[in-house]
Amino acid sequence: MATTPRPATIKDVAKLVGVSYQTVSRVINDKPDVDPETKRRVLEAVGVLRYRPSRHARALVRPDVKTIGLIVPDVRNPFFPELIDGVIDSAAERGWQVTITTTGKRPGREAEVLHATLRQADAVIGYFDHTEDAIRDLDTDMPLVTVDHELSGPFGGVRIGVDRAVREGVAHLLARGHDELGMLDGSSGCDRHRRRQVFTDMLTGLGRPPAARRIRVADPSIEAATAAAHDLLDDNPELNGIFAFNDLMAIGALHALRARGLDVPRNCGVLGFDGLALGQLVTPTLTSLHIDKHRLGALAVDQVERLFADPAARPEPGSTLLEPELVVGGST
Amino acid sequence: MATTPRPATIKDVAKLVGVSYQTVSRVINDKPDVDPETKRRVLEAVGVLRYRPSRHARALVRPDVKTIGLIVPDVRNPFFPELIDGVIDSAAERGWQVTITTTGKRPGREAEVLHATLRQADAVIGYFDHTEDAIRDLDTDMPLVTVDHELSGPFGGVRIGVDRAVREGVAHLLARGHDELGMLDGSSGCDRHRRRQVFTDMLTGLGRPPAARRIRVADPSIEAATAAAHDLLDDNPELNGIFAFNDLMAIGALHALRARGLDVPRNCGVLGFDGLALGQLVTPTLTSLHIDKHRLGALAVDQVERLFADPAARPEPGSTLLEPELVVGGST
DNA sequence: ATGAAAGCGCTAACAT
DNA sequence: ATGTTAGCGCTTTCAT
Repeated sequence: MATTPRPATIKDVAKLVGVSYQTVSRVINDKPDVDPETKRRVLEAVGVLRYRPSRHARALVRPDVKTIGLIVPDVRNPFFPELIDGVIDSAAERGWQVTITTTGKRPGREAEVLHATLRQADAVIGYFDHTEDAIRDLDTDMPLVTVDHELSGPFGGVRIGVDRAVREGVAHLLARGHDELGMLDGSSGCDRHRRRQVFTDMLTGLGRPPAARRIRVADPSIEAATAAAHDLLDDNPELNGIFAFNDLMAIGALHALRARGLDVPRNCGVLGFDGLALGQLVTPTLTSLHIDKHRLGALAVDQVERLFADPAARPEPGSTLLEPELVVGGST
Repeated sequence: MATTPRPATIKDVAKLVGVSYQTVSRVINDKPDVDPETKRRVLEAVGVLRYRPSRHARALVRPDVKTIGLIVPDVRNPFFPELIDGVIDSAAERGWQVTITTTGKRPGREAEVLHATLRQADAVIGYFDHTEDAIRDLDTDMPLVTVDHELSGPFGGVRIGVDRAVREGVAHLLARGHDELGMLDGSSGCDRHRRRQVFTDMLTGLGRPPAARRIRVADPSIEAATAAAHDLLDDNPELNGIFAFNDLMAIGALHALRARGLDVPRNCGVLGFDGLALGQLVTPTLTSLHIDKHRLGALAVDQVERLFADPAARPEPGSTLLEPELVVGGST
């Protein structure tokens, strides 16, 4: 009796026990009115055959567990675990499950990943950092909720407030006496260059527009930012404050400053963005514009719920905006 | 014409277009032999009705995308994103998807979570840190692969080598002159107290068994470990080396030592376990027994594949053992 | 307490 | 190029 490659079905179990397969159905669903002895024999057969009910066949005839597909660039980027945690928690409250897909190793294939995920999930929550035409041009009717993304289409989305936050952060730097400011901007990320725009506008409004050489663009990682910070300081030795696109880049700045023997915040203040837990572990601790990432994930799930209730529903633009909060650490 | 709450089916589309529903099937599956004009009209109706093919009905009649359920305590613990990344990458290579569930907020319910996940996935990879009877006593026939777990049952599992690693780490501490050793042990985690056991045995073998007061048990988090490290140092001021259950606890030790004005590694060396990326960001960088967590995830997926090939397959005990590697940082 | 029959939404032969 | 038929594995009436 060789092991059948095909998984056992409910009928296989029924045949083995010698009952009709509805009886088996009753047993595995714990319905009443089954002879205890019959039940025992069915359960035994289930074990022997390694029978597991097909969730697909089941879903066809009963209300199904909803599945949310979550797409992020890279789960190892410490920003995302917290977001993921928020999505999972919120989904779990509703009895939904979450499948995660990453695009990091496949940039330029975000649209492809999105479509594949859409096929396996009831709705998708996506954080895309390469605003590609492929995504921008997508059918607007998909059950898609974007996170922190400036899509032109009427997608449901949750956004992170940038303008007020950056102004508050820069004002804080200035108030602490960091008035010769440079910026480390990220080369990818959802709101690409928006943070830089506000930074520049604000300083310009104050009558001191930043020279182009005071802004460096780099991959938003610690390593790339460290190198970029060195460049920045090479070209602008007078700097006494750095605004970084995110906390990873801010940490890179910290590394570069330490390597140069400069004290933070005495010689140079550093301001990050994101408020990663990580920022509290480095020395000095990071001052940052803190995003409640768990909440961000929860808000996205809320949007999904609205989409389920009414597939045609589209949130008002900017209806779901999460404002970062300045958390002052030791780096300013 | 009110919006039907029930999602549109292939038949709804067919009716609207005035063709048989198999024609619709052809269109949405991009089969040949469809009149372009018919195709156009079908696609239009698909848009109007927001029709999305049921993945369950599809899965019933075609080879299905496999789903792996991954259970971890807490995605925010930096150990897990790397593990998750390994699982996702490995699964993606095979065209499988991964759903993630966390138990952290529901300790004591690991068995419950496991069963729920099992119902929604084709196989489960689980990291359980509360070796409960409920899990220990589980039906041994489940398609379950445990990670770093000492289950008595014949589950497929991947393990982390402890003995050789701890010996190597402690030998390193001693070689660096850290010969008055204490340990911060974790109160949870898969191989609970195994690391402590090897630590104690080794020192005992060297003729210097550690006094009980030189070992503190705490929740394996930075905060709890910081407090525990203070206790440890209060009671053992002569210590010049600390072996921590994991990197988070090692970082806690670093915090406590700094708060006490002690220099690491001059006054006291610190050895961690896990080799988190995080350990390279703290000052000094952490010496740690590095686990290739990405690989760990990949190995688990390999086991799942074996389970799919032969549901009765159970790996040889210890057949899948991943040996940590000592990575020397600045903390020793 | 158990069986028979219908049908969930879809794809895959097999017609025409 | 399109329609007909069968059947995937299961739950649910409805009988018996």
